[in-house]
Order: sequence, then C-alpha cells, then structure tokens
Amino acid sequence: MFSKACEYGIKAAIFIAINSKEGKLVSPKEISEEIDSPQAFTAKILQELVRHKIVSSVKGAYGGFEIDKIRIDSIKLSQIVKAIDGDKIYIGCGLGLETCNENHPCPVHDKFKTIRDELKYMLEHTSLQELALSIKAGNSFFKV
Amino acid sequence: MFSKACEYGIKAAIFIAINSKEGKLVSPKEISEEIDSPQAFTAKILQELVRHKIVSSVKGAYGGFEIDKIRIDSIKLSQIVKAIDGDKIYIGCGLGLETCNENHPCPVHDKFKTIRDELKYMLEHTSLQELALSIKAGNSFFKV
DNA sequence: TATAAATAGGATAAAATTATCCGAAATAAA
DNA sequence: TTTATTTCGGATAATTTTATCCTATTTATA
Repeated sequence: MFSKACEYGIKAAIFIAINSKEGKLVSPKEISEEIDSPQAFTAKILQELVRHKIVSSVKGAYGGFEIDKIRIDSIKLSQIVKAIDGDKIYIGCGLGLETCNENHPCPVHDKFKTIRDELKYMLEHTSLQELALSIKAGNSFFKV
Repeated sequence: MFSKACEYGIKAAIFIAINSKEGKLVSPKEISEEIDSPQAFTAKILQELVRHKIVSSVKGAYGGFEIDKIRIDSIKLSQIVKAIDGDKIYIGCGLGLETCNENHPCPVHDKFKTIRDELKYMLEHTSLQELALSIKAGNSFFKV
C-alpha cells in the first residue's frame, strides 16, 4: 500500500509523538530500534518530515526529534503519507492512467473511487494523538 | 496501489477478454499498443498470466492470447492481482509488520482493516466480463 | 573556548522493479 | 518439408527504491 519509507515515517512519527507527550527528545537510533528500521535510512526520512514541518529537530548535543505537544492531535496520517509518498495513492487512477477522470473513466474507476475516498477520509481523520494513545494504553504494538 | 506490472496485467486481461468475446486472438504488440505499455515487459506479464491459467496462449504462427469465453465472467480482478503482486495488499499490515494481527494489532490495524476488506471484496467481485462490457459500451476507456 | 554529541546532507552501494534484447521452441500454412 | 510467424525464456540493462557511509554543521556543557 505504502512505500517502506512511508511505513517507517508513520511509525517514527507515532513513536516521536509518544515521547514528546512526555517532553522527551528521541534520536534516530532510539527510533529505529523501536520501530525496527534501518537507522541511516530512517534518519533521511526524519529529515523529510522536518522539511515538511511535521516533526521538529533540535540540533547539536542533547538534541533529537520532537513534535510540538499542542500539534500532536492535529497532525493526521494524510500529512505524513503526502510528505513521503505524495497523494497519488488516494488521488491517482487505479490503473495508472493519466487521462482517467470522472468524465472519462478507466474500466475500474468507479470501483476504485469508493475505496480511495475511504482511504483518504481515514488518513485525514486519523491523528498521531489517537495512535500514540492506543500504544500507550497497550491496545496496539510496534513489536512483539 | 498496485505495481506497474499489475496495472499492465489488469489492462491486458481486459483487452484480451474483449477480443476473446469476438473469438479473436491478440498479440503482445496489439495489447501493448492498446493499453500503452512496453511490449516486451507486457509479454513477460502475459506469460505470468498464462502460468496462472488466467489467460491461455496459442503458440506458433497465427497464435496469440485469449481467454476462454465461458470463463470471462468467472475471472475476478483478485486473481490477476494475486498472480502478479500477491495478496499482501489486502492481507498484509498497513505498516508492514509481520507480527500484526487481530490479537496483536499495530496502531493502524483497525483503521486499515475496513479498507483492506473492502478492497478485497471489490477485487473478488469485479469480473473481467463486467469491465470488458463497460469498455465495449463506451462507458469506460483505456486511452483518450 | 574546546569538546563531545547530535542532526544535516552528499556520495555511494545494494536490492527490487521495470524494461529490452535475442535466440529457442512451437506451429500453421505454403 | 520448408518457411514464416508467434510465444517462451534466459540474459542483460536501466531506473527506482531502499540502505549505508562519511563528513560537515550545529550546539550544550565542561
């Protein structure tokens, strides 16, 4: 569904959110250990999230990554997906046709439209806050 | 959503179905011109569909690809997707976790489950017949 | 101010996906 | 039986994605 980079990005953002709620900065090392991802690659993705102002970085000694507590509830999965994979997954044609649209649909256009719209709605209405809380409450997990 | 190979595979299968309804064999050349895909790559994908017994090939002079008329209605998109991309798109975890399941869910498990299930249902209930007819009726298109 | 710790970013490598090329095998028709 | 046509399949190349490595830059603290 999403690229590896995007999967890592989502997981990283959730983990940063959890820690930021406790006022704690986290490093790429801590993040990649927690979400089981390659460290250097994860660091690149974090830079991308910083560039898109989804997470913020504190450079230098005792630095790390964090997310402004006040914004954790307003950051939606859609922002992360869009930052890393773009929005083609819930905008583009199911068969990859540039020319496909409502008035000139591909054979699967209507079939996919419903699903893509739901995916879009879900991503736009799922916040880091919600996901961070489910982990903290022990209702969901990153690893075994 | 799907790989390029899978997009080509779906388009090719629809085009073959349309022609098979008229008892006509089609070549990789005709197919790739119609669906706007690289010919040699498309040929590889056709071989894969043949191996999975979704389309059948007639070798030698005056040969080509076809789909048994009687089966066009029973072949669903899910079979094509599964043959080319596998079923991870509507089975696997949204965050790529091997350990994710109903009893040990990842943070987005429930959110994705609904969508994946719908995608699965749609793919399993959309037949080549339906898609071929919509093209023949001029209600959908491959190209401009 | 010097040092250590941390992110930023460029260069490069590995792996997967997408794409091309060419000869072998099959087969219908001349 | 020969020829022309067509799929099959292996080898290879190009591109994209994933991943690693190394150095520069930043910055808190000693």
